[in-house]
Amino acid sequence: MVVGSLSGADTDRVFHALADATRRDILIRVIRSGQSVSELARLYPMSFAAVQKHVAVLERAALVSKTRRGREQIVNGEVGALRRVSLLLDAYEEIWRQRVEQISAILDEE
Amino acid sequence: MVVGSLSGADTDRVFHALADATRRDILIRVIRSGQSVSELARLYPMSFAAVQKHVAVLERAALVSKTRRGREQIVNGEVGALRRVSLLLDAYEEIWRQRVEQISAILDEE
DNA sequence: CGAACCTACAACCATGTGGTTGTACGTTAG
DNA sequence: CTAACGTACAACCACATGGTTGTAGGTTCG
Repeated sequence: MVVGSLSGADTDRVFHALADATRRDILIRVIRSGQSVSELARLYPMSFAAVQKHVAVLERAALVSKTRRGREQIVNGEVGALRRVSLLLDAYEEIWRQRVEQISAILDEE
Repeated sequence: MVVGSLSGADTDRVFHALADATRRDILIRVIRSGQSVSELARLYPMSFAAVQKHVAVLERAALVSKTRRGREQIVNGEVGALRRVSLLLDAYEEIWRQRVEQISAILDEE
């Protein structure tokens, strides 16, 4: 069963994108305020190309988008995908809540 | 900066564990109701050992726990880790909200 | 124009991941 | 006790991932 509006593969991409500290850091920064790829690249102890790849992973997961500004490519946070996975996790918690409720009901019957 | 009570490596493990459709399915099932590893293994088109590995990934992420019941090992959902990553995502959305707010304030000044 | 800058992308390498099979061991049922 | 079941784990394989360097193209500045 698919929960919410995310296909399985989309969900895979979003969680995979979030499963790396550098990518989470990039995401927080660009959510706070859009930044160019080279601005981001200066922040981390790795090559420009490596940061470029991290941005590409976030982009494939629809967690960020890029827009040209002159010769720079500005990376911006996309809060929609974030909200969808957040709702997915809430759904998991809801299932848990139902389980606890059901167990309580059974205990009450006894 | 660390958000919430998760270290970076813990967060990596949780998101990585969630970045696979089989593992998410296992998680939903054991949250709904605890199941043995072999019960779970029967559900998926892969070997017992493969399912065992998926459970191990979920366990390392503290998303499930195992308890012996006779010769079976019962896998149960641990909703705590789930709640922590959910709060982390909420924090990201909050940063976004602040950004939007700040932009609105600047527009109001003009 | 020419130089510097920002980006894109290919090729390559080490390591991790997801799957397999096989073996071994504890536990329960008959 | 013996057989069957449930689990654990090692060894192995194909492929993805995260990093590197190098090359090339578009854009801005002097």
